[in-house]
Amino acid sequence: MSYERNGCPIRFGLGILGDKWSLLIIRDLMFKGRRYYGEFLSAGEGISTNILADRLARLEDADIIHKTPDPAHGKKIVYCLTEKGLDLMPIMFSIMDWAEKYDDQTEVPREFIKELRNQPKSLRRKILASLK
Amino acid sequence: MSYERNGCPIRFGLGILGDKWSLLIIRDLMFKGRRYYGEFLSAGEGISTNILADRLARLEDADIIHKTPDPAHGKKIVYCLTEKGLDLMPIMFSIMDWAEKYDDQTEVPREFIKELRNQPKSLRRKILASLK
DNA sequence: AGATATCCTTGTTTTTTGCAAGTACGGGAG
DNA sequence: CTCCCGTACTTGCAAAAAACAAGGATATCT
Repeated sequence: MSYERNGCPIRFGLGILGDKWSLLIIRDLMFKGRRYYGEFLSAGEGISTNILADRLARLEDADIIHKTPDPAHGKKIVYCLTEKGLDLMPIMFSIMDWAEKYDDQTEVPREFIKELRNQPKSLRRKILASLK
Repeated sequence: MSYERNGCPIRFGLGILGDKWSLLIIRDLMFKGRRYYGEFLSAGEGISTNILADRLARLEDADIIHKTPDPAHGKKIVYCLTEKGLDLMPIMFSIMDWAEKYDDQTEVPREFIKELRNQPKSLRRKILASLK
């Protein structure tokens, strides 16, 4: 599905947010410190290699992520979130907030949720710092 | 895809948030005042009848929406968001906030975005009131 | 020089989605 | 009372997407 612009903000976000594999990739980049193709592949979610390659390409096309060759490994590629991608953080925070309320088996640390709710800007700065 | 619980909040939300048709149905219920099967069908998004029926069933199974027969029309069914579904509002607000920044063709009124950013609780109350 | 790692691509199968037609039933019109 | 329309779907089939398994190109390591 291509990005169809008809002015609706929810529909605008669908190409990324309405796709489970894209959400998981963004999660891994944003919160799990995963940056390489192999790390996404072995994240335990069961994604197929052709789908992973496809989603990475789409996210790059949408300027959500950016890829660069790893200087230390000529064959490796490092993926990172762009500013547009990092600006998805409030959405991810909201999802975590909602899930903490409705998932009785959630494993997010209480301190994380507390900070997420009370000081989201501070939490955001910490996460941004850890991604540098 | 069934709801697989492994403690991750993003993954927990995937069955709903990682599905474009579910997001659009929630949007229509939450912000567009659409409550009937026929209204979702003719929202202009191109959904097929079997997919709409399937997604409504899934959202009901997940306790996101609730359906009741329309007292005024014996054959009509009214769909509405449950408390769990209404609690998705901050997520939808975040998506709109993000889209307003990155969609140069967004049609969300400026006043809506302003209130969304400055007084989300007030906006939430207004929307809840309009859904009663 | 050969083996391994890395990031994919390719071909095929399976699953999901979209399309078109049809169904069951309640209510309204005549 | 009967017929027709509206409503919410279901069904069968075709098309598209996803999943599976194997393989390829290339850089790095031993």
